[in-house]
Amino acid sequence: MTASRVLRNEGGYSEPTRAKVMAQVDALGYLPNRLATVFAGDRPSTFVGVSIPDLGNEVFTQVLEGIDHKLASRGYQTVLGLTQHTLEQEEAWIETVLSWQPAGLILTGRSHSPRAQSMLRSAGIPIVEIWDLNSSPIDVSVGLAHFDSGYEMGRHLVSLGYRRIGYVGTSHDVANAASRRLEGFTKAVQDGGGDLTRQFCLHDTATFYPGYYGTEQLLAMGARVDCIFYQNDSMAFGGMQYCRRIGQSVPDDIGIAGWGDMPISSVLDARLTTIHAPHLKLGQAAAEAMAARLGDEPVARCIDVGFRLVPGNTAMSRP
Amino acid sequence: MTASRVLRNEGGYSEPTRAKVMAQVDALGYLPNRLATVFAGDRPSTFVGVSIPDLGNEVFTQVLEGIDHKLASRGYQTVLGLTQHTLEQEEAWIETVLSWQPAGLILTGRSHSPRAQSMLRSAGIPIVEIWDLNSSPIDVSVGLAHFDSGYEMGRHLVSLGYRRIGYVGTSHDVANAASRRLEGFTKAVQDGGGDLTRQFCLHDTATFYPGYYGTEQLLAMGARVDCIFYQNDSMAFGGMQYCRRIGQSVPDDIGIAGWGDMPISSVLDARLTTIHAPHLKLGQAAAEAMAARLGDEPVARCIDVGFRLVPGNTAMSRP
DNA sequence: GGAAAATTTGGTACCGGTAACGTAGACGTT
DNA sequence: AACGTCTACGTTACCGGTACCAAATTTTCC
Repeated sequence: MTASRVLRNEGGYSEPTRAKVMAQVDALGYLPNRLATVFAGDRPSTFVGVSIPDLGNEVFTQVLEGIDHKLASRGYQTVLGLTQHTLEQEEAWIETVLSWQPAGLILTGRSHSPRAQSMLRSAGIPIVEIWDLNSSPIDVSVGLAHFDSGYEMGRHLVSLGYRRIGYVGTSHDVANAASRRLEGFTKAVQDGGGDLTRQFCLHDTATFYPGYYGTEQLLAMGARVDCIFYQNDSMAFGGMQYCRRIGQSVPDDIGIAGWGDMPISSVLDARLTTIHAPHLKLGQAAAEAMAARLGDEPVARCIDVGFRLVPGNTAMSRP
Repeated sequence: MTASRVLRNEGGYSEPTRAKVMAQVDALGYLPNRLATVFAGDRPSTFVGVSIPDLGNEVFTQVLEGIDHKLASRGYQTVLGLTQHTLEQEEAWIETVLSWQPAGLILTGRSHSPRAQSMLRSAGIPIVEIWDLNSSPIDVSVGLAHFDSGYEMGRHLVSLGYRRIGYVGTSHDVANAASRRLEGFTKAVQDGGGDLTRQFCLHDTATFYPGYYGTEQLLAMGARVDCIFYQNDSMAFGGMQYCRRIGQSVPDDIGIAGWGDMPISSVLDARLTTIHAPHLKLGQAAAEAMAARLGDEPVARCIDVGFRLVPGNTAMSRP
């Protein structure tokens, strides 16, 4: 008991005793068993479960990095879960991680299986849902309005004079944020009187090569598009490479727009037309919201980290 | 006690009892507390701590993804630790994560602080060190020979006729694998009678933009280089973009070589001269070695996943 | 039908840390 | 000297699941 007090700096012991305890700690190489502390139920654990769809997509790794930095600096550990964009895997992971008595959970996406939802609600711990802003979250939502960002990009491209517009993405899953962007984009194109042709590369992550071959497939469909919007910047870069390889000039023959404003943009000779999304900041905001909830500080239910259109010069005004 | 047996499918109970227990489980929304199980010391936990330097670097995210897939499929959870390439942060993370009684640890890199080493050795759990192959690991090493890969690239470039060679990387840290590659590369260049000029972008992660401005700095040093080797493909791409922007033709005016064979290579019009490293496979092999150790199956102490030179065409034979 | 064997079910203790409380001794006050 | 107060340190019980063992019940078999 006295040793326990010394190790927690709780006071109530004398200096000679403290020295003796510390000497034994060193001699024995003693490491406390945090399991026992949490198990005893006296204080919450320092685990935070963080689930993201995958790591192949740069956006999520940036979000995760932002989360982990902030959590680690507050003394929390990240338990990672990759859901592969499926609610089943998310549910299984939630069940497992909850059995470890985490201090809180950070989940990517706003839709969860019914059983997952009931587990989350009855867990009695802070739940932060990130990525797509949710006006009625389980607990706290941190993200940005993906629908609006898609709409803004659509309106921008239409305003530049594009009308025969293509979209290349990886998944048709109605639940995810990319689909919400596409919905907003679709609405803007329709509102502006344009045509939209969609091409999905299923069973692939949203990286360079799917952008490349997705563009090939889109153009092979015979749709004479004058502009293509991509699920993200990596795919847009892949698509731009394809366009150039077949002799199409960007933006003269074909306009290219991405989403995310990823690091690759900083070295391209053309400034990519895209939506800047503050990924790192989003992750940090999510971790701070979690830390605040864990510390019983007041937290807004919805935290909008915003986005910003980057006009760039891969989609320019048409004659 | 009977309920415990039912929940573990341990046998020794009747069907009516099983039904009654399960009914209560459903009615109460009962979730077992795995903390208690592990705490009781009866069986090992299903946590595996995984530390990597950072997530800004695509190579490590691929390794991590490979690890997490395999671990998850075996029923283990990943506890993430980002060390920011410092041994101090690694040591602090190891101490924390060990106090959670993990089943095992996977660490990136072969060097650890003295205190970290003693904690690891006395932890009595499987330790898999990945990335740079280590002939005398604490427990198990999974990786590739970074020195050799650097040497092979150096010999290749020299054999093509390059002599005034530059290197651009992010860190001068003697401990990490990139430095080992550079050592091998340096030796090969010296053996071949070439000159090597190094440029380090400190305090930055090895991504596109540091490759870009690192190249600018290297060339500003007045070193008239005919070829540049980069810490990885992302930096090489950034550097190639800089060279082209200032009107240098690749590979006619200047050769470019990367390391890693990252996804971006698949969409570039030029095939990047690089070293193919099997990142995903490395992660999977590490996770499998861990799973085997946890299941008391025999495991080799050193697992070499190999590498392969990709000649490409951004560094070509000189006249 | 009754003893032996097998099956099912329940009681107790333990894992390691800590809250709650108890106690011994030092010290001060009147 | 008697009493209260404070500090330092020790004792006990508990968290939830499970190993171990004992008890109760059912099944088997002569």
